[in-house]
Amino acid sequence: MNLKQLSQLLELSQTTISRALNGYPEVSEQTRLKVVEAARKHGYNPNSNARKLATGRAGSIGYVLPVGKNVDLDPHFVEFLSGMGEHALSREVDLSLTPAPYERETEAYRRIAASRSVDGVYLSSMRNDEKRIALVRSLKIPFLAHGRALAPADGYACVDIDNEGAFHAATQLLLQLGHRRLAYLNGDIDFTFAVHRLNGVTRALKDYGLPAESLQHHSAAMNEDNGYRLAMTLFRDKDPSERPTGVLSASMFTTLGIVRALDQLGLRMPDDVSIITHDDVFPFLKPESFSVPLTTTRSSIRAAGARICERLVDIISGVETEPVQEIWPVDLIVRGTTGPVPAERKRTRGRAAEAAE
Amino acid sequence: MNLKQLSQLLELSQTTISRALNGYPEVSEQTRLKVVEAARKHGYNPNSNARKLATGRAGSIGYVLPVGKNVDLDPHFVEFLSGMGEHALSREVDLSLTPAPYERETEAYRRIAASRSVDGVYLSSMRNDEKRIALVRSLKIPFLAHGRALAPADGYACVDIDNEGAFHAATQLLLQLGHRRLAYLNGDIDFTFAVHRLNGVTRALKDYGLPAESLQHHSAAMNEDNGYRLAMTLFRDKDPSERPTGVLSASMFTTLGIVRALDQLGLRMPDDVSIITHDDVFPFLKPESFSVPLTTTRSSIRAAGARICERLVDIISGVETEPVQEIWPVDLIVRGTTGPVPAERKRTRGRAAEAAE
DNA sequence: CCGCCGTTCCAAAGCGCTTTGAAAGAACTG
DNA sequence: CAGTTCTTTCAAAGCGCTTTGGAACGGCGG
Repeated sequence: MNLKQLSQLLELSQTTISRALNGYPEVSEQTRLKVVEAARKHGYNPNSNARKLATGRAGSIGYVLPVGKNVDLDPHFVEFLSGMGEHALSREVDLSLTPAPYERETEAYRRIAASRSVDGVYLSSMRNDEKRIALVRSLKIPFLAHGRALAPADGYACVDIDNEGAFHAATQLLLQLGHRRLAYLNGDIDFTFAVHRLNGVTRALKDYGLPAESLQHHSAAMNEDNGYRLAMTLFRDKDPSERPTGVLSASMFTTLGIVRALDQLGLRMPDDVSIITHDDVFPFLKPESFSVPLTTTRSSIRAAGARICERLVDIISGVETEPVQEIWPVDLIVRGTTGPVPAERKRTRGRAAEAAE
Repeated sequence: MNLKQLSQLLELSQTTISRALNGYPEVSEQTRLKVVEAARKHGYNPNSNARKLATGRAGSIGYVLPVGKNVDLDPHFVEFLSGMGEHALSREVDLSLTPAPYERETEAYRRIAASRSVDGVYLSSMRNDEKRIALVRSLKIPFLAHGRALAPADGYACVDIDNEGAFHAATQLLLQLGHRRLAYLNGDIDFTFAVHRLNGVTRALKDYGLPAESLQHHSAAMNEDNGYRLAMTLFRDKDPSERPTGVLSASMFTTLGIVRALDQLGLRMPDDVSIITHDDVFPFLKPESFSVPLTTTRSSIRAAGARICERLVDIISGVETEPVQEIWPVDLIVRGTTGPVPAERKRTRGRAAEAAE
């Protein structure tokens, strides 16, 4: 059933039908009702490709999906997608994923731009050497970034969380609790979020007048394996006086590994080690679901997905004109993995310090 | 730059250009080269909407994404997507996600069909009361199912893993190791995979002449929470002679919770309890990444994604005509969480049995 | 009764591509 | 050299919708 057939059926012109269905005012309410009714009854749906061609609008937002043999999509992506989906539903847009290996990303964006298959794209996993912003801008694709580039904000639209503030607050809490030897198991430092977070940590240290060496920083993909491996190098066969007492972790998966290592080494939280983890809110693995409930910095990635969809639709439709940089605050939620620095060590160091004086 | 402009530039007809670029034989190799070269140089890409309208093909495969406030997308979906993406890339198709709440799923498929926005769809998370197969068939949308319906295979194409065989083998192993009191923490039994798996377990019990009561079966969403909660009800405050010695778990997240519960109760694997878990192969959480490496039934969901994309493209293009039901075998991989049934209990029961005789 | 205006509808011209059917030219064949 | 075939190119007709620029109609004031 297409427009022509329906128009013949109703003995009206295609124009009128089209207008009636799309809510234009030049149609009497009476005929509109008749048309809508008939369309529903005969199951008429405009052919989306024809409509796209005629209007120039695609009715969908795009994402270049990184693929490759060794590319692991972040599991949080599924949550992000849920969030986008929820909002996309209410605005009647689809999500279009264009797979592309990292090396051929540029090509993918060019194709998207030339073929006009989507109305706008969102960018995520921003890197330090981010080239996509300039690219999509030059291609004139409306876009919205999830996260920020490192370079000073030259007026692109984005939604990001306050990674620096979050890790500053987390570090500050550890310092307030008396911890002085800290470790940070960061994500891949090629990504800006990892840089921002590290900045937050170092700034807090500086606030306390502590030297950079008081932090052991490791950067790696955020999975269980790396958490375990790095925690092992930090704690195994280490004298209590040299191992960290406070650990910051970039993701729950990393922490899963850290906890396994600590268990294995017989170290307890928070008695021997305090841990603060960033939590993107992942319903399959919650911070409460640990032997000791995790103290976390928390920000829902699902909510970010919904918001990004909302704003991107606004950007596309021209409702949002100024490129605003929206930075969300992050909650610091204290649960069981944070506590005062181990007493004996404090005393030991106290004595040593006194003796030195 | 569109076709018309390019044709004027080259002083060739639009027909020739179109044919040259699409590899039709009616164009001399010489002009083809010239055309391809010029297209590349001027960055010409056919407008995808116009092409879709003209050909009737969308160049993308669709999926109705379940959304809703309380709908948690399976985290494995991201792996599945990676797999699809990898293959989609090589076939130059996009993935189109149409979000829809469960109650309005039917409507979403109707819209997809009427608007011809995708060439085919894949269905996943098959339910016992599956209506989608009949629906998409009546809508004449080419489709491929990931998983099977319960009803006898009435000739639809699918890719599934041998869930029954996998859990039969897993159960058999536990039985061979002497376990007689088993528990199965299953996924939501509304889904067919959960039914198939349960069938595998009960069949193995029957093979051994054991009564149905020897299995404690629980069905719930496969997350950490439920794993912990259910394991607690199974093991806490239970006499060793009545609690299960062998546990089957439907997912790694569930097992995460089981392990936490066992740890907390001071029960050891495999000395007190043997566990076999199904592993979809999730790079962020591996079976080796547990305090005791998990014995698992394993099947890569990423590989399934790639295969489904491959076959769906074949189905759409008419290469695959017969609706084949492709069932993949599942590996049973023994690691550290399986061992013989605890000796004392065996003896106890042995004595009791002897006494009874 | 005529001219004017607002309402309601329509014919036709795109949107940018693919594809059909035909024509022009080149290359054989007898 | 005419007749036939093959190769290469093209003009034009869609694909199914939106949208522009009128046209037809009825109600109104003069």
